[in-house]
Amino acid sequence: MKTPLREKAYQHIREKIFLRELTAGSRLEEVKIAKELGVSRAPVREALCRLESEGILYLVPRMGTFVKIHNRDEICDWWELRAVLEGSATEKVATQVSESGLEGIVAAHRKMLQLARKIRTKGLSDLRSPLAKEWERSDLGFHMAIVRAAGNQAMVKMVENLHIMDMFLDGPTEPIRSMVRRVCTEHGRILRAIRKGQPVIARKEMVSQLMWARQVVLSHMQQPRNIGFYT
Amino acid sequence: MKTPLREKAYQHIREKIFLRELTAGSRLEEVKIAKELGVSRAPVREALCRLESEGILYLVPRMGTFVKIHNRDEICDWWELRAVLEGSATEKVATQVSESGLEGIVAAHRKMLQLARKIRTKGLSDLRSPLAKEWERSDLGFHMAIVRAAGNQAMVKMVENLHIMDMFLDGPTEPIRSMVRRVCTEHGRILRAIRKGQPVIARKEMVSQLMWARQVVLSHMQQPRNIGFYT
DNA sequence: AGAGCGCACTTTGGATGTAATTTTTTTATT
DNA sequence: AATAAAAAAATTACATCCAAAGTGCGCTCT
Repeated sequence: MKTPLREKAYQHIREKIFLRELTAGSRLEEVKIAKELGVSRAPVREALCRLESEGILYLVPRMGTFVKIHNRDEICDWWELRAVLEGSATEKVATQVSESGLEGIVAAHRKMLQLARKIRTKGLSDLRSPLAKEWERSDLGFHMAIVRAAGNQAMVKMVENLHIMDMFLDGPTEPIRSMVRRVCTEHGRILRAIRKGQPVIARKEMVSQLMWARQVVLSHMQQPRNIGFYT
Repeated sequence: MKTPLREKAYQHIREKIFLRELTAGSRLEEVKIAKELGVSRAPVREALCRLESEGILYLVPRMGTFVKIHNRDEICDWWELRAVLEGSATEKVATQVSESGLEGIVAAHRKMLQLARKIRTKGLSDLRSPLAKEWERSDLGFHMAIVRAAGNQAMVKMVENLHIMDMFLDGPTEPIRSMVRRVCTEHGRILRAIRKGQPVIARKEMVSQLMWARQVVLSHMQQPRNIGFYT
């Protein structure tokens, strides 16, 4: 293996958060993580620094590092940002539809529809089943395809980060049938507007979809246990 | 001193880049920085990790860390992002003008005008004189005031980062008299539109100002020495 | 018995040491 | 003299070690 240990530690911690082994507010002990990986504390500390600057962890100087607790307001802000960024990307794509870009969007859309069909026939037993996760991924995939097509690398990164933050949240993304249905039709509308070259409509559709999603997420959120400090 | 050493190291390196002691492509040696600060290498490394994840440095394993080289495209993307984010913030502020928010904007605007007057009388001898730096800061201050007034913390952070990236670039921000003048009038227009509650106009003014600034910056940029690897 | 003080333990922050890899210098050969 | 190989020097990545701050437990004193 040539990858640096700090990278492994970084991935390891992220994975633990993603798998809910570490949840919002949990304390991370350097030694424990180091032992889990069979390494020393040095690379772990470097990973922690990175994760802090990414806003995933929260570091209290002589007290420890914790998984950051995100309150309603922050999550609200993120969704608004998504609306601003993805809305703008959608508008841009609709004004200057490049062949290759459109291809990616269409492919992502098709993939999503396939998955939706599968869900419709098989049903969706568990909210955190692999199928649900796959659905989440393909939904985000469609959005990313649009942002990528807009051709702004920096924006791609930003939106990716926003998506990741969402995925870390305690799964409020209930992919109930009706939601799958609605997302499909709305994505269809967005795609159509892009194809027809209707920037204003395309943006509006994208923004309204995200605003709706925000509502769903926020309403499914347990009330914020406000622990004061490290939020 | 209660602030952690890694924090000092972080600030130290940032300052060195800002002051052009370290320019794009420079290599950073842990030991050297550690000695400069009279500390050991550990906190320096942690600072380097953070700076890498912020996109300011570039880290090649086993080879060293370098100040990231940004090409035309990236800088183009950043300015576009600023236009998207700050444009949207401006529109939002213009639709829902809060008293306290407006106050901050007006204050920032006044401060900028004062500085402009000073520059007009005193002249601007050097492009990287303290006065020029102050001007740059106050210009960005106006923009930040608007973004803050929009009330999205996450957006504030993002835009701050974008501003910082600009400040790190090799000073193309020639604050010539005519530019100062133009910025003042355009900021005035933006402020007026916000006051009058004209969201669409406010956004348009903001976007056009940023697009103009982008042109200026890009035209004053030396052609990209493409060093291949670590860009 | 309850509150206050103090000591031991845990954990982080920082320093130093070691191994491995890259770069540079030196030397030998064509 | 130029090039290539090899050894030496430098630098990173990681491990270990020490110090200091914080936590908790128990003891004492009121």
